[in-house]
Amino acid sequence: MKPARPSCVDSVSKCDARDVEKFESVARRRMAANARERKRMQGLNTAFDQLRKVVPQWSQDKKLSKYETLQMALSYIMALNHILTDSSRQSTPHRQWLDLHFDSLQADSYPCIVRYISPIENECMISSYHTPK
DNA sequence: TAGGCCATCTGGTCCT
DNA sequence: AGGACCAGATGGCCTA
Repeated sequence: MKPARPSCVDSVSKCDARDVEKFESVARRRMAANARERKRMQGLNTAFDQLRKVVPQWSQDKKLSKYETLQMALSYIMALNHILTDSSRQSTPHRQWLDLHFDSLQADSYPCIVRYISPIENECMISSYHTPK
């Protein structure tokens, strides 16, 4: 919605210079606000893109929606937390295995998180994630 | 064509 | 007064 034009603008003779000035000021501020909002949303989208890079993807060719990205991030954080919590209680060989592989826990190296939880358990945690509506 | 997702505009509210 | 943030409205694009 554009700022309301003062009625006088269309009839030049009656137009008060202050009205025009005010109208132009409002229009300028609205445009500036729009530009700021675009920039803010672009920043938000950049943050979403960065987040997409560090959470597991369903597939390489289709990117997660914003909602899916947040859901995946939540699940992923909980899964990592589970790994850390569990590893502190695991037997020494498992802990050593985790320590050895922990550096591998980078964004592009886990199509399935659970592979790093245990090479013995073959179930994929991702499959138990909530499917977004 | 309907539904999902997204970008953009806009007005309201809060804060500095 | 002006900026940041938010939510609602709207229209475009894409896919099943």
